[in-house]
Amino acid sequence: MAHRGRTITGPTARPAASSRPTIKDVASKCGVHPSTVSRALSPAMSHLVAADVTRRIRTAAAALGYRANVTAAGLRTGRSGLIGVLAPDIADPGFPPVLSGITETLSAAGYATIVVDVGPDRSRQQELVDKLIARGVDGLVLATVALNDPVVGHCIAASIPAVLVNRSDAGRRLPAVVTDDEAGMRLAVEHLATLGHIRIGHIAGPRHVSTGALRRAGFKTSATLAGLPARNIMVETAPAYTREAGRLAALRLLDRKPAPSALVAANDLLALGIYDALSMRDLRCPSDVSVVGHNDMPYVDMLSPPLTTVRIAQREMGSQAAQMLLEQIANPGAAHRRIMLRPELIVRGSTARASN
Amino acid sequence: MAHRGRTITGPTARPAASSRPTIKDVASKCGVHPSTVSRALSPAMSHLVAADVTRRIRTAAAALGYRANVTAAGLRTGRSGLIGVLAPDIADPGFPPVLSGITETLSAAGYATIVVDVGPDRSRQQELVDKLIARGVDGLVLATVALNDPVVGHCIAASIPAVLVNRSDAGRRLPAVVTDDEAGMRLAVEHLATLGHIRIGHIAGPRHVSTGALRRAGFKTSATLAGLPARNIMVETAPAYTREAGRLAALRLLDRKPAPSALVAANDLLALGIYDALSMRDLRCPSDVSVVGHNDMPYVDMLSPPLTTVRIAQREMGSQAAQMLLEQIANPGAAHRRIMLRPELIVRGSTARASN
DNA sequence: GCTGTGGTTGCAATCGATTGCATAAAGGGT
DNA sequence: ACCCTTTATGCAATCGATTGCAACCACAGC
Repeated sequence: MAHRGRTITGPTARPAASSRPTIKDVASKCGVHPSTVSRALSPAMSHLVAADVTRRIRTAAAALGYRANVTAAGLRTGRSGLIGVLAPDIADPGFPPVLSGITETLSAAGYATIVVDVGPDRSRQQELVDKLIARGVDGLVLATVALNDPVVGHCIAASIPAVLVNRSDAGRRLPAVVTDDEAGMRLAVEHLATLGHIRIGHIAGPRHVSTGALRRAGFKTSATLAGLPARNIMVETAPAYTREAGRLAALRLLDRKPAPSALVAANDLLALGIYDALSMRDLRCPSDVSVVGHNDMPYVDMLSPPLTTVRIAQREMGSQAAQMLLEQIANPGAAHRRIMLRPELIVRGSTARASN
Repeated sequence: MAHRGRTITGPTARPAASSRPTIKDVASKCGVHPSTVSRALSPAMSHLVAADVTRRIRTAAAALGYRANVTAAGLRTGRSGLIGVLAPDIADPGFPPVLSGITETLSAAGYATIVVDVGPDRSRQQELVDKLIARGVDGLVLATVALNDPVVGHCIAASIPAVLVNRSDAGRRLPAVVTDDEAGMRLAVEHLATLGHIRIGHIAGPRHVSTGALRRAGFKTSATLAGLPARNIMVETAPAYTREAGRLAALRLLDRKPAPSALVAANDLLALGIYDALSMRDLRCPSDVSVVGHNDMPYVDMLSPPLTTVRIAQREMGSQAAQMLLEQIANPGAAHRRIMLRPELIVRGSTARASN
């Protein structure tokens, strides 16, 4: 380099002068100290500044198009206004409504959310939580935890506010907002029993997540209470909440002798797989086999036949969880609450009277 | 307050001592200067530090569970590692695949994404962009722009790297990744023409977005080229990409005399509305009316009948856009590229030979 | 006129990490 | 032995905003 120009003033070069005005620009334009600008612009502190000065500063800031640098403020105050959300899979149509509820509530409170897809490899979770903490998130919403998940202890050890949504942990060590999984299964089973079904199968979700375990347990209890003999209560486990896993599990149930006349899925995606299995075996729904789903994910009313399913309050689950997280942040010492939302049975065309 | 304890050292109180170790803790544990720790931990700078010192620092950092504070680093370097994404509506099942593509590519490059739902009120966009900029995002992905959208000029004025995805602007002032909307309509129309349809209707999307305008134009051109007389080429506009808007527009088309024997929707959600309209008019698909959708959103193969539709490469659209944004960030002066992805016709059960 | 009170504003340290420059060792050449 | 280069580390400023304290002014009361 022949000469270095006029960019260096102190020992450190200025990194690519951003065109964005800073608090200093506003201050010098008004002939006041930056700290006065900071106070004038902060609703909580502006009472310390003379009213006319505040007005002058506000108009100058607007004229310059000044916007406070949230990053810098966050460094000083220790709060970033960011919330991390760990999602199982954004592409799963069941999740967006929950996410909507979360972000709506949080953004109303001035928080932005960073959503991270955990993906199938659960071990990455811890690493992802650490990354989020390194970004300075003020709290976490976890929609991915397993019943005994090390990530729960990890969050507690890091003493970062966190709430669980949809799935809860076995130890109940963190606040959670969930749907009443057992009640949901009761609705489904009682509906089928009322229709005269006496051999009912359940496609259960993975055992290591609460929805899988609780819905399975709820199914068994309800079926027993409905008076079904044990050998008519059939369960097959799907290793994942996917259409394909549902199809395979459904085939196993349908091939039993005697076969069930009704199938209850732990999740609508699994119910989709049941539909696939039925058409492979040339069985018709609901005349040959009734099907009940779970979650009422978008557009299952468009299926043929329209899916009878247990609707869970997904959007509300999200906003309640967000609300709880906000309380947790405001008052870190508060006791953990646990909210259980009541599910609702939506009867459509996939269930009918038993034909046997 | 009787006495103030031992918390004050300088003129400023320490704000709630975070338990997280800082670079200083690592430095004092190793007996070196913080700057040395910074260098040892940065892959780009560690060549300046003796190998054994680097090793000592690395193990000490790991032992303490040290993680760099990204916020602080970002303040100094001017880069936050955050990308803002403006989404039309996360709950729209068409969007998650695009989002997946975006986040996957960006997170591989070390970026996190903040996704913001713009919602129906487009005027909020500018405000949301400003908020994202205030958070220090390094770039923006816009999936929401209208053909003549002030937000485009706003981004350019703020000189922030930005790319458009799915929808493009009329002036082509920003790089974009889109699907070939006209080619998609050609596939749909030619398919129907081959099946003998000579009266074809189009449910167009909103005129102010590129997908609405271009698909409409593509439909008209293709239908004309296919030899249909102008009066047999019918178009109704849906004011939004929703099932309900699709239903209403479809009813208007079905009530024309003579009625079309095939309907092409600008979007699968609109096609869902067509299904609703058909059942209201007691018409059957595909025997009475053939239907073609657009986008191939998840699970339209489960509809009755399974939807014939134009598949667009949504996931790839997202990852290409992310890739382009990364280039844009690395090299802000580079020329704007514009990528157009090729769509593909997926023939399922909603289209059949014309019966007339 | 002097002190006290209250209201405004400025000063400077701070959050945690980065980095240009300075400086201190270590090594090589003559 | 001396100087010069190379290598490794320390120093201190900096990013932009926040905030406890100090300083200042004006006015009131005695």
